[in-house]
Amino acid sequence: MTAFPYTIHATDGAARCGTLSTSHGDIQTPAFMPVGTAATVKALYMDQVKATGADIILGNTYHLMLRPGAERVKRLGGLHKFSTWQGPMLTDSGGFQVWSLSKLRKMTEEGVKFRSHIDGSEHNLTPERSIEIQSDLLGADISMQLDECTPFGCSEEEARASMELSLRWGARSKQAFGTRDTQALFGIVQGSVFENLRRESAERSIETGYDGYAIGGLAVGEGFEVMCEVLDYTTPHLPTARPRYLMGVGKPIDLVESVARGVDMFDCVLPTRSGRHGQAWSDWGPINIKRAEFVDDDSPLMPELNCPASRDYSKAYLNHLFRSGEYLSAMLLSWHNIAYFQDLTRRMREAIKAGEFAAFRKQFNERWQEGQAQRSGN
RNA sequence: GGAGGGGUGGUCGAGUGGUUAAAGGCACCAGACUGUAAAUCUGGCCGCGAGAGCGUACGUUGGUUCGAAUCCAACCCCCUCCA
Repeated sequence: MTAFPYTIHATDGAARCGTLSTSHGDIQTPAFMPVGTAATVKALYMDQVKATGADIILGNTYHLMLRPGAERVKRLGGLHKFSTWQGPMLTDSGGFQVWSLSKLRKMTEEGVKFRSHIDGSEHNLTPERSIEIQSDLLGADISMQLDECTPFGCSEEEARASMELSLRWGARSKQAFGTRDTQALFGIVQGSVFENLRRESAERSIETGYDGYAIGGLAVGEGFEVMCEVLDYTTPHLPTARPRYLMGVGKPIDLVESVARGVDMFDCVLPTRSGRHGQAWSDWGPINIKRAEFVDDDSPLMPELNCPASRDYSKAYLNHLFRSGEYLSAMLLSWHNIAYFQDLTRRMREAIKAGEFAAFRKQFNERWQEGQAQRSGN
């Protein structure tokens, strides 16, 4: 008996619409999870995040273990209370930092030794410690197995070795996690861009048995087409009854095309990071709000969106804020972006329920390409 | 009236004979960002040209020199102090 029931309400092709029930609330899928690395979705209040329609957010083992420290978060009542986010919370295991901080870490069979990017101090992260931090100390609803995010461009041999390590770390993570009533553990499928490896990783992860299955090691440089191909031959090997989570993805088009291939959950820093960097997302792609064309543009980003940032502020004002280096620029653009991503998943859920996902996907692709053509024409 | 300092590309500001179409910052024009070492990074930024290159440029005019933003003279303007 798994901790979290996953009910699928409708399917349309490979696309699925469902509800994952946790003790902190339900998650409607397809779901986009805003990233709250350091116990904050950067530049947003938790109330705002909630109001955009986000059901669940992320936290990060690596960052929180360094600061303020996992034991301290535990003493302060756990990550939910600490951050005031009362909905479901998923934590990443630190596996992504194995990749992104590759210069600051040393890998062994036992685990990863990191040098803190903050003060250079040394920290050990093993599968067991990662689970202890995520599940026991932070109190995540969904914990991720420790894995290695395999770098893109490696040989099949290297990809296999990396995958095998992740599988062993997964089994140890599962062992450490045990069985829990109100918390879940997700495994992570690796295998880079090799079909046989992806399948084997999926099959062996299923043998270990998880509450959900993530696809890792994508959007690390392989490109959109290759990512779609990998999904084409990976999701069919994942259990239909459990949620599939594509880690770290992505742009709106990536979300739509991944849902079309059977993915249920996403997380990405893009809406908040690019929001801080002056970019607003839409069906037509990114809008660089700092562009000169907006200095006199009195229209809002998306009046149809039920989000003040998208609806009540003119592009001219957002342009002014960004150019002036005002904090509010990052806040409003992040707010809009999160709201837009939530609205996108909502539209996908409704399209799947209505059996109209194919039409939605077609229209979305047309808009996206239209936007691309327009930008390259500039 | 006297003494001193200064005028450099949109702007602030280096540069005091050639390697200077002229550092750097800002502004401006664009681009990137995908399980967050990122409120960050990259490119462009006198004109024409795809380019080699050509033209123009350091207050103005003239001079010295093979060569001047840099040296000299006169003029114009600005600032500080003293009367």
